[in-house]
Amino acid sequence: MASSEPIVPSSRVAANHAATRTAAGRLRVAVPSVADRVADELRLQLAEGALLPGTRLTESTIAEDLGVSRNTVREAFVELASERLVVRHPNRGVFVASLEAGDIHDVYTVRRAIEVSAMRAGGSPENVAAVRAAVEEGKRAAAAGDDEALGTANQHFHGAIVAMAGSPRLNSIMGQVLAEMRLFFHKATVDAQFYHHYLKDNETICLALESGELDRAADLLQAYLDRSEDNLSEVHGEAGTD
Amino acid sequence: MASSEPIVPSSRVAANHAATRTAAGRLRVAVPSVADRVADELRLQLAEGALLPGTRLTESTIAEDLGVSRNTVREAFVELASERLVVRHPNRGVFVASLEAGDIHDVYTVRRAIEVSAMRAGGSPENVAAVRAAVEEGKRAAAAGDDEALGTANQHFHGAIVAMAGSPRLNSIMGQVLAEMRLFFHKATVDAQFYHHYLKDNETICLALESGELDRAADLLQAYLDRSEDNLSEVHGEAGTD
DNA sequence: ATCGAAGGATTGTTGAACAATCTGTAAATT
DNA sequence: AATTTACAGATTGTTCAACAATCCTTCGAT
Repeated sequence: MASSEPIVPSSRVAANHAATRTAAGRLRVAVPSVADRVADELRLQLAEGALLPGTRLTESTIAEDLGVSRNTVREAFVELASERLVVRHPNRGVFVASLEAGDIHDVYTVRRAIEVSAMRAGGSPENVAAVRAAVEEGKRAAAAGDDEALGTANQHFHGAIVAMAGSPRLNSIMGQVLAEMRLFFHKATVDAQFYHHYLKDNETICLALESGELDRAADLLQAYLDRSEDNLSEVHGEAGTD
Repeated sequence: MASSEPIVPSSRVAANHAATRTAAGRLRVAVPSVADRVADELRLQLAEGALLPGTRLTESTIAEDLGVSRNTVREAFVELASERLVVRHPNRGVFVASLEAGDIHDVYTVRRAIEVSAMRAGGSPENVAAVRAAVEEGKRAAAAGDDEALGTANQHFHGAIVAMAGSPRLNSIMGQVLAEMRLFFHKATVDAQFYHHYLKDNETICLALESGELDRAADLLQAYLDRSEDNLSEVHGEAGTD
């Protein structure tokens, strides 16, 4: 189930390469710890759908698979739990998180707050260009019939919107929220129609943004998110087979 | 510096008493793990100002002080780092986080997004009553000349605003942000005037909320946060003695 | 069928060990 | 004198092994 490589590579996922500054002022690139690489590897497998919601993650198994100690796996679990990607049940183990109906609403509440706020504040020309780029990326993916890429492009679109605020904390929150949603998509196997439906909306919102009509763009975005939540809630009703 | 009690009590801070459900459906109250209690204890000391920003937290020292093993302290550190209350410098140690000028702006960006959004959506009568209660709590504290309580009341006020959204995730984000700000206040020793100045604003905002003028209340809140950020940035300029 | 008592498995936590890395100091060099 | 180098001490990063506590399952008794 997990990779059989003895040691986890350190560059597959965009890691938090925190650059520190030593006492003398020399710049020092922080090498990711083993625990971080384990967390990265698990995050990757979660994003790819290799580990589906509800799956149990046994410490010893993962430790062996990745060739690290149990304690190290444990540290990674604490981190992933704080990102809500896994849930820790005391004395029972950790499980891949699974979004319930209430969670979907909650996630969208966060997205509405963050995305709409970022949109209302607008961003630099470069930021706006990044939003446009994500829209075009989506069009290309749709033309090529690549549904996987279409979903990715959509996430880029919303990520670019939040990035306009230029806030590391908002970016990180948004990243976590999108990671949570990815988890859900793999469980529910949302069909491609889901994304195609929103291609035009993205274009419209982007146009409003580019013409400086921030309030209108924000309202459109809000409506978009409301509709998106409704759609996903329906999907959830069908998917909840447990 | 740290408590000399051999074991950390488990009830001093509002812990995440995650209630699990066993296979048979029986409800099970999760007893906080030692690592969680260590994290709670450190959170408490950080909130109380017993550990000032920049302070180094040595693993072995804390392990001895609290009578737990280094590995357990380590787990607590991972958690606190994910909340940005401490910063981990690889191979150098963990330090109590310290808000720089950019961080203050960033924190307020998050607050604007979350609080204003919650205010625009409004809340149930109970939620509004909680906001009112926080306002009155602040008045009482001011009348009693208790500056500490005044600051707490102010945080309750903003916490209650976010709570209107009824979103666990937003509440948790807001909790973290407020914890970060508490850290800053202890370093900068903001004077009492800072809070007194905002007593009237809280009242005004609360009135607008109670009369159902959500958009106006949201605008007032936004202006409030802008001003608050400016004030704090000034304070930061004076406080940054390093 | 319900209940309770083993048994096995997994987690929670500890303690010790060791390599890697950092910090500060003292010696050596220019 | 200033800079570099070398070294020793301390702390972190990680592993390993052990054991108690807890959970889940199975088996047996009622």
